[in-house]
Amino acid sequence: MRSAAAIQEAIAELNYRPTPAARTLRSGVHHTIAVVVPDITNPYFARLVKGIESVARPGPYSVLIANTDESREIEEEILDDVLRRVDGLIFVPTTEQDRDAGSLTRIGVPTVLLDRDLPGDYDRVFVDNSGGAALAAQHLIGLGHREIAIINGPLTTRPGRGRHDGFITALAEAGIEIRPEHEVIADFRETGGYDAMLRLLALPTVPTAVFCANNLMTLGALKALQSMRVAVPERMSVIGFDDIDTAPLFRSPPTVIERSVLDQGVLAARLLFTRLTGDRSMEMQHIILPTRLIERSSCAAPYTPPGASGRGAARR
Amino acid sequence: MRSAAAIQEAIAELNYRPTPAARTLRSGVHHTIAVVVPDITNPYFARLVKGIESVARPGPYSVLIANTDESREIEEEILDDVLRRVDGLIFVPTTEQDRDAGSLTRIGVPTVLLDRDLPGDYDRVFVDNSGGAALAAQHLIGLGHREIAIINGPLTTRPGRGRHDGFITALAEAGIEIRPEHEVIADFRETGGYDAMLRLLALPTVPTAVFCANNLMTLGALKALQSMRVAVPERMSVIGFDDIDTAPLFRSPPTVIERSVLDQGVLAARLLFTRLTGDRSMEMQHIILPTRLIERSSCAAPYTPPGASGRGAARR
DNA sequence: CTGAAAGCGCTTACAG
DNA sequence: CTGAAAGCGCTTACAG
Repeated sequence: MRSAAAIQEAIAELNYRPTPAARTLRSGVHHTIAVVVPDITNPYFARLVKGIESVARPGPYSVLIANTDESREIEEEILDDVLRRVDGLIFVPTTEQDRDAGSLTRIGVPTVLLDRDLPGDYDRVFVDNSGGAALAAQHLIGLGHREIAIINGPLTTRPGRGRHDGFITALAEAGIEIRPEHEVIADFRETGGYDAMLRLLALPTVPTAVFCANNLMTLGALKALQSMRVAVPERMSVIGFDDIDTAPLFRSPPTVIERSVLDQGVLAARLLFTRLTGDRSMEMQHIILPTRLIERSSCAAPYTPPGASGRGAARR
Repeated sequence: MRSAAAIQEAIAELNYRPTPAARTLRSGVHHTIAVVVPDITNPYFARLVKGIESVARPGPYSVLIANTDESREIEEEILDDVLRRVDGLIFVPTTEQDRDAGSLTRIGVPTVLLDRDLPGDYDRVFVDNSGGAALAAQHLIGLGHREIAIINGPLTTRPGRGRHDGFITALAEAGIEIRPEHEVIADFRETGGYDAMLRLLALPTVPTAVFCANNLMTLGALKALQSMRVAVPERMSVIGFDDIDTAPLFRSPPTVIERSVLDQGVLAARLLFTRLTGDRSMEMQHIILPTRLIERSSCAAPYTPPGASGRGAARR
């Protein structure tokens, strides 16, 4: 007869671990959660992942990370595969469009939506998009800008809509109506921001300030301005959403709307684990994190041509 | 009697997929590979992952990404878990130290080593570290520098050793012997680069040029120089290993040694799949990718004090 | 070539 | 409380 201690010893000695596939097949439990994001190359999503891992790693769950590359098609493939291999999902969808017969609804796995939204009954962790965008608008207005543009992502995403709404509303409250051509919809990518800025610079009425609705588009816009030799902030003020970690080293360190990305990941992970280990019928949570302004030096008063008086250079 | 076509139709209609756990238990095949990296937040590793996914995604393999956070302890936990769930591994180890009774040797899974080395019989995809470091040294020497420092990562890693050797050898070939205090060993992280640069600036003989052995340490060094108000490149030339994607926007856009990161990921993935689908007894491959110099504006001739003649400001 | 049976390694519900 | 047996959903080796 072997004692329990002796068995433990043998387990340790042989480094025995139950075969995951067998455990799963029998018990239906995977001991794994998935994190599905649109672009692991975007520092914002990379940090989100880090926040999630910081709470999942000490626990009994493995974290499986997957990358949809902002493609609905790849996303569908990944979900179809991954949802059969995990107990829970933390998910940043690419878009809210074309979402009918997806795997997500077909395969019922507890899911926390992060950053972007989807119709349905999910836990959610978002950021105060409209509040942040309003902060950006107010900052530019306070500096004296009136011809203000926004480079945004698709309005089919929650961040796109929220940042649009907050921005436009804040402008309206200051009595400013945005020109339609000053609202450019891009794709949340660097090249999108680059092209959008080029479009704005080619307009008859060039704006004196631009709000870029995410980190990558801010970089693209800044690169476009640099290649066109438009001085920031002298000739163009730029404010971005999401901080950029190399910003202090920039020629014109960008002023940005910041959120605590790590916190967002941590909260999403905690929410998921609460759901997994606790009462699944508990009412869905909806967490919204605050934003704040980090002032650097990419924003200034609008350019006044020598000898001119009045508000801006670009009035008709 | 049902036709094969009818069965296919039913499969499609019900979206039937074999349960992964059952397939794996029976066949021993996971249809999954793992990518284990030290820091998903480092753009270099994030891009590596992207390269790997670009070849794995179209194939019948899922990609499981895991993050060791440069910790041997976490790494061991992850490997112990992950190696039982995958058919192959692409692995960037944190260190070559303390590697005795690891899971990697105990659980025999085909493995491709990426960027960093480990003793043992593995496929490998590396970069020409010593060649790249020599390029950096030659660039600085050509500019007239003689008091040249290096901020390196641990010499227990292959990149650390290779970059050290290439750099020191190239200096020696030019008749330059590096001062011991000009060789600082940090940790490949941004804070490490920051602190190392501060140390160099506090030396009796401050170097006129520094080679930073990876992207994060280059950023740290640049931030330290900025906070100490040391002008780059006027008072200090800086050259980095690995490109930085926001570099064009910097006040002093850094000159760097670049490698094709995407290629490195792609090649590693191809190597692994060749191994998985083909002959496992095939001789281990060892691929070394080239580097090249990207000249921007963080390097210049050493500072000459007004009225002085000769080679550098910092000679004894 | 086709179809029924065995068995992958666990966990758990059940009989003793 | 303990121990033997059933069975999770597949794949594959085997009998017909």
